[in-house]
Amino acid sequence: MRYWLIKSEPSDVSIDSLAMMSQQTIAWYGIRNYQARNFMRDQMRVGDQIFFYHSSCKKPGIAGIVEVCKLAYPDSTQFDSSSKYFDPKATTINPRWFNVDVRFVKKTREIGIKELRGYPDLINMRILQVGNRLSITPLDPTEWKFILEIL
DNA sequence: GCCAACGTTGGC
DNA sequence: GCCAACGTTGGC
Repeated sequence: MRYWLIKSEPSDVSIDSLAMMSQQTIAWYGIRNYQARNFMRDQMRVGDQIFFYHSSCKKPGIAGIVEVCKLAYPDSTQFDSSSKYFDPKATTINPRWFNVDVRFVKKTREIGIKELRGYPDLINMRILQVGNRLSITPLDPTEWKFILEIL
């Protein structure tokens, strides 16, 4: 079992909008960064636990918990020429992008980035490093545990 | 809206 | 394979 943090712009998908979706589940499509893709494709397993982070918004920070509910499979939007995620170099034989499905687990209190930065235990979190833009990052089990305890 | 940091692209 | 230019991310 691994732990992760995924970012989402709440104007796109928020923890509340995920909770209202059918099955409270969404395909985590549109990831177009190789490192993030590799995390999903090669390392995420059903049951992995994920902090859901709101980015590019009024109050950036952790807002909930979700979990992997389906292993990675080709991201269908790469084949859809009307999608903004369309990739002309991707083929069904040789897909380039993958996504897992994630399911709502629960809302948490909002832990803002400023608060996160205040904990020495979290100093190595990828999300807190200067210039970090990865939308999917692994979380140390100790980091996961620490955050659970301050919820 | 600014801007630093980063990933990707493409000419050479 | 280098690297400048460009586009994007995301906190502030």
